[in-house]
Amino acid sequence: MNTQYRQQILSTVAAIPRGFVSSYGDIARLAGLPNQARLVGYVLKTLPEESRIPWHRVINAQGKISFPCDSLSYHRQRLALEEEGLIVKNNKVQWLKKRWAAQ
DNA sequence: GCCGTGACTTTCA
DNA sequence: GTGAAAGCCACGG
Repeated sequence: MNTQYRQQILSTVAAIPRGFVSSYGDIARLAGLPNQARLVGYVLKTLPEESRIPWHRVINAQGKISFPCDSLSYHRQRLALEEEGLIVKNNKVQWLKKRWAAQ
C-alpha cells in the first residue's frame, strides 16, 4: 500500500518540536489532507517502533488522549508528554499554550 | 464491491 | 464543560 499520505503524515508529525503537541485534524490539514483525521490515527496505529515518530505529541481536538485510561498506550503517551513538560490533568492535556501549527 | 470499524472533528442540546 | 449524533475516508473481511 503506497499511500503517499503516509509519508506526508509522518513528515508532518516528525516536524513537531519537542514540548509541543498537535491534533489529528491539524496534522491531516498540514499534510494537505483535510477531513482525514481518522486516516492520521490509522497511520499512527500501523506505525512500527523503528519509525522514530513522536506519535505521543498527537492528541485529539478535545485535548484528550484517544486511548482508554487503562490502556498501555495511554500511559506511554501521558508519560512521554509529561516528560516533555506537558501537563495532563483529568485526562486532558494543557496544550492551549503549547499547540503547534506549521507555518 | 458492499459493510463494519476506527488513535477523529464539528455541531447542537 | 459535557455528551450525543452526523459526517468523512481508508482498510480488512
